Amino acid sequence: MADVAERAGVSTSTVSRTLRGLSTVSPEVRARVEKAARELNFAVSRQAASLVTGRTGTVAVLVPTLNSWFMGSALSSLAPLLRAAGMQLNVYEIPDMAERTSFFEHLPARRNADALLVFSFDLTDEETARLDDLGMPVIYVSQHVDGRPSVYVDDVAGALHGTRHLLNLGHRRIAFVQTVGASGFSFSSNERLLGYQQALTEAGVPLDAELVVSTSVGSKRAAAESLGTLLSLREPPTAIFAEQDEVAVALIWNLRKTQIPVPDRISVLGFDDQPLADWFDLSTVAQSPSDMGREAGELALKLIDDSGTEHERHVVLPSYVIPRSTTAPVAPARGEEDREKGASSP
Amino acid sequence: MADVAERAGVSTSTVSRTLRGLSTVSPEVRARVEKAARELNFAVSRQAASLVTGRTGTVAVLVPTLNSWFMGSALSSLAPLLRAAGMQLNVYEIPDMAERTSFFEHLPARRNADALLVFSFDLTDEETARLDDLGMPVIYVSQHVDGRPSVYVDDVAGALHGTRHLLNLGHRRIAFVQTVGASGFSFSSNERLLGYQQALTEAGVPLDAELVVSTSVGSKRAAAESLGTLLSLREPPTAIFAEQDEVAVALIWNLRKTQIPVPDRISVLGFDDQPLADWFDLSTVAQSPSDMGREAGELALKLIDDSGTEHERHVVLPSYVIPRSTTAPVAPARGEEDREKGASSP
DNA sequence: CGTCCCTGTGAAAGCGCTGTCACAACGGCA
DNA sequence: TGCCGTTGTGACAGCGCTTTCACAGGGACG
Repeated sequence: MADVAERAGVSTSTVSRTLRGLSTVSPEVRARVEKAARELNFAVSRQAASLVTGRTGTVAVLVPTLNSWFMGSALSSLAPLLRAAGMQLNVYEIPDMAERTSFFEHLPARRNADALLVFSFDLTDEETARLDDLGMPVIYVSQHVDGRPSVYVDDVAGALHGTRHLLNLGHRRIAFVQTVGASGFSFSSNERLLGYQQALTEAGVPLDAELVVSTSVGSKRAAAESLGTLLSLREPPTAIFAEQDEVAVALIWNLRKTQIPVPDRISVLGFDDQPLADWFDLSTVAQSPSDMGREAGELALKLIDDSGTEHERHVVLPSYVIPRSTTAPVAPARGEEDREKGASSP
Repeated sequence: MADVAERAGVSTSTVSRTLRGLSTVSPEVRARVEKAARELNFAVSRQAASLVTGRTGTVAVLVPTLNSWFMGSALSSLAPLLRAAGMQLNVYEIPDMAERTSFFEHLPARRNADALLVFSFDLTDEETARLDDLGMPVIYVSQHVDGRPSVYVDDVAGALHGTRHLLNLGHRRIAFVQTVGASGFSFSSNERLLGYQQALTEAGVPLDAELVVSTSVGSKRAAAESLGTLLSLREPPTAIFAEQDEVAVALIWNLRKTQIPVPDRISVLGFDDQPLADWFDLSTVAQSPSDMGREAGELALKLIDDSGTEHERHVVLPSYVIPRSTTAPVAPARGEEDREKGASSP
């Protein structure tokens, strides 16, 4: 910066003022400084600037993975927004428990960012507490924490509506396939199960624990097992609500292989509306991670700007049922046909 | 840091030494300092540290998008590697040309990172030149630039092998479907076309410009148009090599809709081996972006460590043909049957 | 015509660290 | 016993900026 000052024949104070766009610089001097800066290829060192201002010009995000449709979409809308605000984006990917412990022990984000966005983690109370005295705004994304700024989709309502859709099609035996082991996402998982149960209860359909099974994501084999469990019940389901599109597609894949027609025999409903759903023409409950990323980014910028006032804002995003070709009105089950026959011939 | 020093009853110098793990600190003092630091929840400010050391402890990556299988995989292997090395990851997502120009004008990464990884861009000479005098190591990933460190998959060889696979199955009319408009990736695009052409040439099959068509990615409709062009040629292809799995799947989707059996009537080969390929049991040429991310990260760390020596390393990663169910030996075309018939009945 | 205020600029302090240098303490060796 | 090398620690300068404060130079106003 001293070089620029010399070249422009001014003091470093003036260079600093010019480069930050302060108005107290005369047009001619401004022009000279800008010219000099351009010629010298000069860029302000954020390190040095933040040392004195106390602001780092950086937003940190804590994510369980970068390799998913969900995180990709969210970050893809978050990043340009931050860039437009002159902020840098710092990514901490914490895939496993070991790294996670280490992260919360050292909190490397402390003092190295102006705000932290925590995506999709199931934080312990202790972890939340540690984030609290981090000395910077923390925003919880895709999860809600009481008393802290949060941005999330209403998973309960989403699952409620999805289940209602199936109920409205006449289904009564509706299975719910949970996903386990997707580290960082079990928050949504519980909420979705809750919505499913609420819908059944409000419709007067008794909950049947047998109809709720777990599977691990990304495995056709695991899906086959879950499917087998459901298909070998005394009273198998006529519809399956999968907590994630990927699982729904795996179920459909296995059903087709078994020649069980979807949706004629069994309806399948997913949750997420990721691209895969479109490829398989899957009925699903849509959420928009890119909206979430944008909302989270805007909230972060807001909190950074007026860190004085107490923001305790919760942004709740909607979800929508997208009916496609994998859900259909319930077909009379074989069992029922039998019973009818039996009843009409005494 | 002054607080920690006071609490531990030592000077800030000693605290600094302790926290950086230098050996010249006695065990007892070390313990005292670490305890104090823990109690005060202290984390060193990278800003201040980098101001004096000149190293930022940050690696910047320039990516065209964050919302793709490719970038997700690559960053997912890059991020933990950097974290393990105590480095932060700074992401610049440059989706469009406007942002790109702005990025290269201001080069915000200058002095704010120790190395820059440039993913999948088709840089102009001027842009490359600007990166050159950035004052930090620049590594080109998923592209190769002469004289600069690069990490990339051998797309030419991949396409060559893929095309050979089709040739070996007896296909002679092999179409190539290019992808346009995927900003930041046309580098691979050209290389893949080249490999396709090489394979045909080496097999003595004449190149036919009609068999090379373009489509835009992510659109079933666009794929349908390309397909239509190929199916309405005087001599339509018996195999289609798509530059990307996503396009290949879109082609298959349209072919199935049209009741043209794959691979019985037309073989389809993709490139990438992304998860979608597995879902559709698509034959494809596999590449590993996660390997690429890892290699790029390791190279970056190496270059940061010994910035003195001139590294001009190129890391070339392999690709493999993965035959699945969408490629099969060529079936006698209707045209040939006719001709045979015609030839045998003069 | 003198005073006051406003505008634009420079000098200098200091942000939180690191790294050099000096120095105290101690043990080994002559 | 005196000297020297070794080890551990503290004082302090300075990294590249921002920001306060002081101040010069003009107009406006009484």
